[in-house]
Amino acid sequence: MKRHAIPSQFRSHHPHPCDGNLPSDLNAVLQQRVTELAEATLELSKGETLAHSGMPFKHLYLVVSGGFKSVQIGEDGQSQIVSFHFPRELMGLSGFAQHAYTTDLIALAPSLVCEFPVAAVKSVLGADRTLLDHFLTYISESLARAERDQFMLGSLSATQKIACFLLRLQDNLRHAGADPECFDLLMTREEIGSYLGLTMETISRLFSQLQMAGVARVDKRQVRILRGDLLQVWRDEGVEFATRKRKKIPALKLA
Amino acid sequence: MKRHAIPSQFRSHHPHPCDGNLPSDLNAVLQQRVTELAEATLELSKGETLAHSGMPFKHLYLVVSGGFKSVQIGEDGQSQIVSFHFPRELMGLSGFAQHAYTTDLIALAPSLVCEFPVAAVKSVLGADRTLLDHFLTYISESLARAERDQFMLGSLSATQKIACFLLRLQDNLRHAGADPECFDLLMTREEIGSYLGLTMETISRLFSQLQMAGVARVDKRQVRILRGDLLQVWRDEGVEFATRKRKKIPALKLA
DNA sequence: CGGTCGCTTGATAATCGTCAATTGATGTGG
DNA sequence: CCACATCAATTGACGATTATCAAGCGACCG
Repeated sequence: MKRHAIPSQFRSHHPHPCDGNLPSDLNAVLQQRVTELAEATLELSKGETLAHSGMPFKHLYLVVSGGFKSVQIGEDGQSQIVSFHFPRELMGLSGFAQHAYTTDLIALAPSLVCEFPVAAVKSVLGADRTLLDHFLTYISESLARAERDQFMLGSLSATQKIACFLLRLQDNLRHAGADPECFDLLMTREEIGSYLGLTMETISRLFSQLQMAGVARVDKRQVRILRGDLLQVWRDEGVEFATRKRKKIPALKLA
Repeated sequence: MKRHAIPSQFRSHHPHPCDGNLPSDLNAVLQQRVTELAEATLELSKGETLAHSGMPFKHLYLVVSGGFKSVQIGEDGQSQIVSFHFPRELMGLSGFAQHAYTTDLIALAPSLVCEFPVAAVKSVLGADRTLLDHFLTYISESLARAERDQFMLGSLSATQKIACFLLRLQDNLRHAGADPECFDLLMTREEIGSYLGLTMETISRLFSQLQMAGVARVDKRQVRILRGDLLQVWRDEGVEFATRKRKKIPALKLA
């Protein structure tokens, strides 16, 4: 992990490493105010850990490029990915409560982040009413996302989960101005499975099934969505999860 | 739903309906400042809806007595409970983002809440640095809780889920100064199932199993925890989910 | 008193996890 | 440069976990 300090006299000048990389609602007029806070940029290589669960909560991080997984550790050592973070997203927001990070933040690929000292963030939030408003919006949005994830984990079938997952990736890409039909996954099947509450094998089978159904082409990490409309059907209504040939004889009732 | 307005000249005087009912970190010196904001108290009977998903986000609510479920609605009308809210908890925090509630908030029992206008809350957060700090702590705590829920939904077995659920209820009761060994559930089996990503029948069987194992006594909604230590074992290591008599013959390997 | 609701329990089956074997890609050291 | 190991992914066979369907029961309510 390479650290590049940003001299303070440089912080209000352009160009700045965070330019154009703020969450949707923190951009525009607020951008300059926020970039003034950036203390450093960090360069991580794939697999490096930016924050460790339980360690003192000193910084918030803005993803500039690359991607991260946020890993929750259970009482007995199991772990699950609870979210992925892509460019223009803030990481570490759940750390305010216990003054400690609640998850590990690990780079999925070579990545760049901006580092914001918590104290400075709090300070500027107290001083700038508009920024506070946008910050509340952002953290609230994170909460809403977690609620949707809970719904996904608890109420959807395997086929609905991947459809949901892929559709959200597409939304992300659209917001980033990238091609939502054709993209690269930054994560392994196992990581997707961890996030969706499924196993690696199930994810693999689901990708095969998506391909057989003509919904998408998947080659290694390269994904091309062919039928977004069908994907929505998969998400909203679900389809049969194909393992072996079905034997379905609905059994007749007795009088 | 009965509304009781609080005259503003009364807001800074004692006694106040919200006294002693603020989230752990919003109490002490902050209590007065916060109670000054309370616009009204609302009295709900069981089953009444305090906030509707998608409706304009105007108020935050503090639970004074009773309890609530927060219900997430899926694309196609399914629904899942994503959290329960008990006295001293704030509800509605996920509404800042879209200026709309993201879930339905429904009373599990006759309940009392304090109503805080969002605009007034924002305003006082901008003015009072300490309060802002505690508010961030609280919303961050909500986010951390949602992450733990995701872990529970995605990584635990049915037996681990109930153990986890009951242990959290106990923690809640301890914080409220109530008896953590003996309490009443405010929710039905179906509601617990919805929250844990299981069915009503599974919850019922799990309660029966808890009783047979001597871990707890469950009679309708009355629960008495007999062996908190075993409950932790259930949560951390899990136990076999008993349906019919097990047939387990681990099969030997071939050379 | 009939009806609905919450709950329990049993029988059966679908979904998805586990285990195993295989392949291709990547990387490493002799 | 070629074994050699490692890792991500695919696919099959099998079975456990948990959902679904069904029946019954007590409690409460109009």
